[in-house]
Amino acid sequence: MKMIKQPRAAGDLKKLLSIKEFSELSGIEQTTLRYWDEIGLFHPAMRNAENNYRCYSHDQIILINYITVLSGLNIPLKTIGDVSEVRSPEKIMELIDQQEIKMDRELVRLREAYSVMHTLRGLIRTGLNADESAISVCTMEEMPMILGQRNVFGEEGRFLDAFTRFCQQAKQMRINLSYPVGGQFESMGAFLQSPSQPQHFFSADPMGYDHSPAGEYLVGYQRGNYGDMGDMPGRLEAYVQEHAITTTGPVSILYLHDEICTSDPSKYLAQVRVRIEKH
Amino acid sequence: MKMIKQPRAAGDLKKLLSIKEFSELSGIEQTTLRYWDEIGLFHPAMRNAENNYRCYSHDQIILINYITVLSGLNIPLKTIGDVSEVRSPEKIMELIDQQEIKMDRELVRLREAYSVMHTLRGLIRTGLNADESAISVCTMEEMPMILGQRNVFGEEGRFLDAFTRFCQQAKQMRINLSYPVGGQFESMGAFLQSPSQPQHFFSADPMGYDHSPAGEYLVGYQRGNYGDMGDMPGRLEAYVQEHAITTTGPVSILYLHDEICTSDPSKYLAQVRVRIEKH
DNA sequence: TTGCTCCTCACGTCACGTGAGGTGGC
DNA sequence: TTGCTCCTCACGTCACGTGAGGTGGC
Repeated sequence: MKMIKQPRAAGDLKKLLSIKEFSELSGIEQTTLRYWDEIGLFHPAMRNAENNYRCYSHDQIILINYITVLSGLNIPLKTIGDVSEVRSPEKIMELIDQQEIKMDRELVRLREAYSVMHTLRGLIRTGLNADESAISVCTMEEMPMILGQRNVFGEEGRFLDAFTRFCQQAKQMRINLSYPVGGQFESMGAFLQSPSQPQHFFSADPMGYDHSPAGEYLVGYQRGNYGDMGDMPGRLEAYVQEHAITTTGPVSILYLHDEICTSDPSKYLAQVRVRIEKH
Repeated sequence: MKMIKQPRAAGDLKKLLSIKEFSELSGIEQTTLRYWDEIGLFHPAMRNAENNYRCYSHDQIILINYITVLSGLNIPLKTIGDVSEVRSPEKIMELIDQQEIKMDRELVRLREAYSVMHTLRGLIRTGLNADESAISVCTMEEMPMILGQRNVFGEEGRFLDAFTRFCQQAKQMRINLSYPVGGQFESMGAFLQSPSQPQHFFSADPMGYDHSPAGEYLVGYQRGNYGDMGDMPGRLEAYVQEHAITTTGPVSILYLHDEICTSDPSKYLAQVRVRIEKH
């Protein structure tokens, strides 16, 4: 082991390196170097005959670079090893082109995750800041969404029944249900009449091709499970009469806090909104 | 097993679902449902007492949604399970905020990989299209790069020696060596005098703060290992004299094909460029 | 004896995927 | 008997990380 113990001039390149030294030179962990040796991807230049220690040469850093560049593109070590002996500019171009497809998929997935994250955070925060007891008039921004098909409620008229159908539609139409969902009633009248039977469900997808337009809205909040509007219809009706407000267009119910936020459905928090005409 | 064999009305929500049915409803693979059961993340509503089959209820789709949304943000199943019973809007906000940091890191890594990939592909393609035998005058675009410190060549003046030092510098200065590298000579004279001893090495990082400016260049190509310029100095000098060209500024040597492309160093392909004054 | 560097072997990680071998009712 | 659905158990995947137990020279 004199090879290791002797102090060495900086330019003394003919000497071999211990695994520790080579690890420091290359920036690759010792365990990783041993693993690459084991799977046959990258062997040390030689083994010390006495103690079986791994010995690396300086110029092996070149092959390390080949490996780290390609594995930095998330190409599997198996492929890197297979290509290693027969590599050519054409082959590497081909490999890169294949890899780009996988990277594109990764990027799309990551962007989707970001989008879900931001939407989720925005709605949860809105819910935390909401004054639940009050109904008020607010200026709202446009809310993008994807509307599902018109619901058909059977005799029992169960909410979960229609909702399940919406989920299945969504799967077929590739609607992303990771965004919070809501229900839409075609008018105030429809909402007051059967407040647990929206004409449509929707997903609050920020890239949705449907939307609720920007403008002046009557807004209220209601706690309770999906389809359970509690005393919201009464509160809404009273407010409208008291303030002589005329509502127009659909009533939208968006769940700001849902099963993502709490395991107790009675704590779900819905935002109810309907446009008003200037008064 | 009448539960499975009986045909069922669409709205028959009180019945339980087999693992196959629930898998189709939820879009989660059967093996995944079994795995989630095993690790205690998500159990079926009950087991059939006779045959121990898993039975799921329709409303379990709600909990599935909680799990898939969070795992879609790459949150580990362990965390999702731990948080599940105590979740609240505040807790989920916290979780999302933590996760964003990890996603940011992922995104940075992915962008880096894209950048390396595009640079690599561009240079390899340039190499494939190059006319190796000819020296010519071309209009070149600006080439961004990161220059290393000035090289000191010892008595032996070995190329690999200086290059190793550059790699170590790079590690300290967080220069990304996944991009192809090259050498720069301070002038044509310096190149002709010692064509294997560049004053600087550089990394062809497209975000580099140094650059070789756009303009008219004398360009040639040379095969051979790092530091081996073959007859390039002679060819270059001859061309300059024959065409009465005046060169100016540094000579840059960029390896278009290197160890990434081939295991045979004698096949490395370098592009040599030096600016010319209008003639 | 202590400290340091190296070795091999085995097991853990994470979220499943893939058989193998068996059951139960038509 | 065949086909279908379900079960459990065990092992494989991928690229390492983490000990455990031992060596060899100062």
